[in-house]
Amino acid sequence: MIKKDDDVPSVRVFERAAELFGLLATPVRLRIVSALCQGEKNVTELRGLIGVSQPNISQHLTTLYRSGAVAKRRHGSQVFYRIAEEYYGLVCRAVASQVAGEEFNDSCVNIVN
Amino acid sequence: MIKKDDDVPSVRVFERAAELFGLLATPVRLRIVSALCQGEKNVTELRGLIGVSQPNISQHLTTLYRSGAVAKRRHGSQVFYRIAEEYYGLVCRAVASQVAGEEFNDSCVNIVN
DNA sequence: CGTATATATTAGTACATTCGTATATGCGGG
DNA sequence: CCCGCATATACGAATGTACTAATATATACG
Repeated sequence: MIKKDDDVPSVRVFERAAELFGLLATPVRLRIVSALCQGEKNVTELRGLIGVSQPNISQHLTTLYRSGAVAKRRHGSQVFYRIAEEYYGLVCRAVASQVAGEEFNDSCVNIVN
Repeated sequence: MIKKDDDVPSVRVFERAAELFGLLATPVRLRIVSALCQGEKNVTELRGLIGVSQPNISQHLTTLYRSGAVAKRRHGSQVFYRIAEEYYGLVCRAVASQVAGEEFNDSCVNIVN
């Protein structure tokens, strides 16, 4: 079995990791992840917390869902989202304590524990 | 002193954090950071390790430098880069252990310790 | 000074991303 | 069955990003 250049494991790994970082590279998605770390929320609740248009938040939620970061659950006409991969919280937290100091930690403090 | 909406601290914090993630959201910059975590390197060395064009790597290095992720030092005609903010390594590592398993850890193992 | 090597910058282009507007779907209540 | 609310999707415009090719700067060395 011969490997093409792109088959070298580390190449794929860096690509995948870069994708993950890209997911968190927009303030809106970061806020969504941060909010969901404090518990499951439906779209309307998230909208209220973050303050963006309904289509916009749905688009970002779809992005997060497709990449496996969040999971969803339907209850009646509402859809509840939750964090699916815990390490999103860990990563948030890692940046939090260094970059932003107290403020961000306050927002994310229940991400990890 | 009245705050505009954009002055709310958490807004800035999320924006700044998103910028940081954006920095790591491309495979080339991730590889640069990962390589530099193993020690200072000049541009040509990095080029050899990563395998991209010279202008391209210079551009990415400039991006990382402007945002404070790396520092540089001139020695003769060569320029040596090094990690300036340790938490880039921490963040790499956080993603590493979850996303990629062993392989990526091998590449990044000396980032943190 | 002139030339070679190392690195940076510029400009152009292809491509991706984000957001808004408009429209569609899914579900519950009357 | 129709209406209203919650959510999703389609599409287009504006903007951003990463790359290449060409050129510029800086330093070492003869």
